[in-house]
Amino acid sequence: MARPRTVTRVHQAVLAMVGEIGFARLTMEGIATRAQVSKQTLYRSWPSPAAILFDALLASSSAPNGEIQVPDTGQLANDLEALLLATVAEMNDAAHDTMLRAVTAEIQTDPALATDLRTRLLDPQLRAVAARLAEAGVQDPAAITELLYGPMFHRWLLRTGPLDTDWAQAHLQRVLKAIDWSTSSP
Amino acid sequence: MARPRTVTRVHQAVLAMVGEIGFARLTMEGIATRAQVSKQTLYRSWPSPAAILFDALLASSSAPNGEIQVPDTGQLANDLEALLLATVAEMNDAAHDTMLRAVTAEIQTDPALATDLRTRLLDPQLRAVAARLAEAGVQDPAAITELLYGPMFHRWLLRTGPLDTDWAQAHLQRVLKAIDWSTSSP
Amino acid sequence: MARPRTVTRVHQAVLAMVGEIGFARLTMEGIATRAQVSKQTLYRSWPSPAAILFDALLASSSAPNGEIQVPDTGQLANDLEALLLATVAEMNDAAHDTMLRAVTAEIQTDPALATDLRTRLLDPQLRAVAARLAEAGVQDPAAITELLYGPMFHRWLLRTGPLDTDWAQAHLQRVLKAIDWSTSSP
Amino acid sequence: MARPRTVTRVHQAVLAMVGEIGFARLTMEGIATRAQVSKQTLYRSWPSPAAILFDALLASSSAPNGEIQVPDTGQLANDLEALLLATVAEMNDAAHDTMLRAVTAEIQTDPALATDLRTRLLDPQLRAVAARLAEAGVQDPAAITELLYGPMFHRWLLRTGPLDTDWAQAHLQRVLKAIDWSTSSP
DNA sequence: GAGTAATCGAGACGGTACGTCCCGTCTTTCC
DNA sequence: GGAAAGACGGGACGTACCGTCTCGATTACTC
Repeated sequence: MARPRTVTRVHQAVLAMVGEIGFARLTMEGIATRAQVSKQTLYRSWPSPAAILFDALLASSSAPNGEIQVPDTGQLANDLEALLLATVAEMNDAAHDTMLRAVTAEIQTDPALATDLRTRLLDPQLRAVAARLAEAGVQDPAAITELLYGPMFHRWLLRTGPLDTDWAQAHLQRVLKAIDWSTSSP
Repeated sequence: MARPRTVTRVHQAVLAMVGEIGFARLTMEGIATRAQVSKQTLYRSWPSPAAILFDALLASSSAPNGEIQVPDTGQLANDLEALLLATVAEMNDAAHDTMLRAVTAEIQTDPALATDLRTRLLDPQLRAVAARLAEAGVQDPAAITELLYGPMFHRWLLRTGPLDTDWAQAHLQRVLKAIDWSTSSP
Repeated sequence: MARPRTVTRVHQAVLAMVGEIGFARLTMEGIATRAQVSKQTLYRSWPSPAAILFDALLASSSAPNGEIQVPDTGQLANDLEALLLATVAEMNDAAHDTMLRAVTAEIQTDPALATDLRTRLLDPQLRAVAARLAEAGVQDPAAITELLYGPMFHRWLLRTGPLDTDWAQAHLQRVLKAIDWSTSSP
Repeated sequence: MARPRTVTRVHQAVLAMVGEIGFARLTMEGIATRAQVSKQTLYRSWPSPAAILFDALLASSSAPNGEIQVPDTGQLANDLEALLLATVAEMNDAAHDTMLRAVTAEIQTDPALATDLRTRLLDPQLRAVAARLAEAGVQDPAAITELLYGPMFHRWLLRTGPLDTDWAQAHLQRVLKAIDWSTSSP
């Protein structure tokens, strides 16, 4: 629908602005002005600042289809640790933190965005981790994935404690204890 | 600060309105009109609709200081199951769901509200559960509490799956496996 | 210029729309949509909804060059009465009323349309009446024409009173009294 | 409703702007900006630029209730000539011309403004003239008033000819011929 | 009958204004 | 003398049209 030139300008504008003034002060009007684009053009393609931001994030991401790389060295514990530490690093990155909080808040209100986020980002990511677990012979891999990510999400979103390397490693040990193995020990 | 009569009217108004039109459409203007109170009076006591709602929730709650009752029959597994099922029921209650989501979204933006929520609601609750775990001889009770609540929060907020009794019971089993005991086995 | 097929569709659309939504809500965009014609095509041929409407009126009129038939039975008073009553009937016709008011309003702003209206509709009409008066031996026929039509226009446009048969006949009597005759009395 | 200070600023702005850019380019938005007033304040008091302009005209007029002074020297012909020439002068004044044309066009669309104009400006004016005629013994003074003003209005609004002193005097002679006197000659 | 130009529909686009909602401040009025 | 009532400047909302501008796809003349 929208011309590539238009989309590019909007994405650049919204990414720059969210860094400068924060998500809460993003407005359709402001983005239109900054992107040198008319409000109508904005509304033709996106219903809200959150939708624009999400789109911009996906487009600028290295994996626009939401795929993530789960390391697979054969050593499950090592692989999961690498995965967790990468996620922790991402959550501690100011830009990512801001944007993920904004989108998380927004999906509480906006069902369309919620669906989008789930199908295009969240589900593929969780499924990839669960697949790695299943490959290693973990029983109920989806539940273990939840056990892995849930506490991290809780700690991060509600700021109940620091999200650092030490915590992540201790957390991983607890999760590993909870695993049921299909045939042999890990 | 404000007269008791005023506070009462505002609380009633905001609780009624959040049920009727949802949190996202609460405005200071609307609350003032509904509560038959001047905008000036509202602003004198609260900075935002979220703050008013939070205040109203605390005031209307049976435990205004945020305390919760953790069952203690001596049987840890049974007690935790009761606790989890109670929380699941609460999350599945439409009114609670709406308000908790709204407040969760809001604290991503409003640091003052975030602090308030954490110190007056969240922390006391988590501490109470951790205390029960500690009493039963669980090592690192705060981490196990996180392991208990984190996945539930993740599943609920991001709607990655149904939050029902079956899930809660299976989840509890996994968490129990992750526990280190100080002296004897469970 | 434009293809006949295009012109026809535009004329039909504009005449239908002015009846349905009134002149004030005619837009180039709306006419284009209704006529299944692109905006570009519209702008190529007409500068404004008023111009389109005026064009459509002329095209649909029985006398596209603006000529009117002034009755000539030899009895001036009778002929003028017939003329006046016909005009009164026209003014009381809702469709005519709407369109004439719209065009009258528009020419206060749009000089090109004003010139068009005057040369293609108004002047020929007034000249035809003046010619009939001159033939009957009336001195200064243009002024008498003005005396005849001016009050009717005033009463109609400003709605200072009903425009009916009784008024028209009484009015005619007053105008007749004002006439100077070139040779003999009437 | 609106504060005097606000009303003053709006009136000044609209009168200045109509002189600078013409009525057709007046917008609520532009007036608000120029008057240093918010759009909401404007809309609270007036529905359209035409209504503001009309209000400003009445307020700035020497006779805010629409009354006019009809000269009364006892010599009807002289008095009417003075009246006509004054009106002609007014119509030839650029500012008056612009504003009267704008309001005349507007009332074709806006019934509320039409009523306002008629009751507050037009009717009082016509009644005053009719009263002067009645006093002089003229039969059906309202009709004669219409005969006096109608052609002038027609000539002015449709620009069918120059509106000057010569025409006005000749026109007056014709109207005087049409008068019926109740008892004695003028 | 094929080429070639004019004409068209469709609709994206930068813009301006619309009329509304709500913000947070300020003033007036009343009890 | 504290509160209701509400006017106010301001900013953003989401929509409607404006007039311009590519696009391909007909059309309809020319060779």
